[in-house]
Amino acid sequence: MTNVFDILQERGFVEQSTNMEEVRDLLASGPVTFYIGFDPTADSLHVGHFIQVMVMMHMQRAGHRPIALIGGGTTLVGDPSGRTDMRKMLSKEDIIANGEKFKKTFAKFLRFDDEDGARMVNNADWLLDLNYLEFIRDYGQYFSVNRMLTAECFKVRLEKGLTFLEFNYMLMQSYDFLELYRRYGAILQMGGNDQWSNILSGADLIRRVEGAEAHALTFKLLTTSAGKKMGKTESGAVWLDPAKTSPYEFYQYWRNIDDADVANCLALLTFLPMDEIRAMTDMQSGADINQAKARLAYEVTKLVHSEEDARNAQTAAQALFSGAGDTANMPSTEVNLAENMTIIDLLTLCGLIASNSEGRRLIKEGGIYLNNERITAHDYLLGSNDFVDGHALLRKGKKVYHKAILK
RNA sequence: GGAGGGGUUCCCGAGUGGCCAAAGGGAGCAGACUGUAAAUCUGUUGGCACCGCCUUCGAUGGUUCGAAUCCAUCCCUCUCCA
Repeated sequence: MTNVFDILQERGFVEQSTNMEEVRDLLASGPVTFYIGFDPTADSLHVGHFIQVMVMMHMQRAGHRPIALIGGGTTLVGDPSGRTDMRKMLSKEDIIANGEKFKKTFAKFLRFDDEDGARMVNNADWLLDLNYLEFIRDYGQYFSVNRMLTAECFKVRLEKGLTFLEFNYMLMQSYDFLELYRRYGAILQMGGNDQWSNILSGADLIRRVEGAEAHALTFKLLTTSAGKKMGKTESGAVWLDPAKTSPYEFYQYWRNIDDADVANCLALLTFLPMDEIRAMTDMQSGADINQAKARLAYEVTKLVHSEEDARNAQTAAQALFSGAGDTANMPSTEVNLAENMTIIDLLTLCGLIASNSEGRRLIKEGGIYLNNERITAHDYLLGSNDFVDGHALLRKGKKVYHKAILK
């Protein structure tokens, strides 16, 4: 069987490790208990988290034991890594509620049932009860402020300002690693490359306190070929929760990504064999890369949502972009046809525009279509003849479709 | 605690009493071209009952016919000193 380390490396996940060779050998020698932490700062996981989930799935498939750590405690502090200013402080209630949502999502991707399955833990369970004096006496002595200050994750913040609260984040995360080592024998922590300093610091702590060897392995962040963070849209992040990002929008996000990012995304976000991915994306011909995007969108949607959702999104997209056809799976809104309802009112009801001004602007620019006819008057009045078979097809620009259904 | 710098529209950043809904850039959106891609070009980007009106330049008060611009107090932030 192929070493999962090689799989991860081949697919382009791996960024840094405490020791590539040792970690590779470790993973080859038997089941390894490892963990990845997720801070519940929002009420849903997003695609940036998903790449970490993919890693856990690869690892579990290879027989290793994942621990998904929910940072109910660390979120109270707030990770300063990669941020130019302090995070908004979240209330305890929100953090707990977010953590519950995370749990449900993890359950979709990992096997938690049996003895050797994955575990889900919450660091609030041990961090909340720490006694300040005891903690700094027992563990504070192992942290050198001098060294912490040289850590990359604090560099930016040393220029803009860093509070003592956030400075402690590294200690909390290090203690997590130690705790999981003690409780479950976790000897490997994985995470996004922005977590490198935090992870390293935890491995150090285990070495100093327990005299044991612990390892770190970090992964590339999901970025575009231009180096920008992926998974952002005009309306915010691309969420895994279908209530926040519908499967159709989710599908469309991947369908529309840049040519340059397709191969990378296929490798990181799907389980398709690498040979197949290379065959799909190595070709010079233009049409094939477009096909690869369709495949990417389908596969990722299937993984994150379901095969049915993926099929529906695909059917809806094909219908829309290859001319009129089946509109059954398009995003839709039920509306009442009111007296004197203008096109702008309808766009607002369907959530396609944020203000009337925006609607007026779009119409002026020729970006609004009703039943595939360009609308030119912002005071266009809707009549029942605009609703064919009880629905009207709205389009904003080239790609945003919406169906208004009469109640 | 002391001295000095700064807080401007989504972001960066100009603007030091009327010509400012506020230059320029980035990002977004739309149009053209395309492959539901990129690049490029064009337009656009506070709100509304849109040739007019209303709200915005950290907060609250004040001066003035008139303030993002001046004054006072407060909050936040950076640098140096302690």
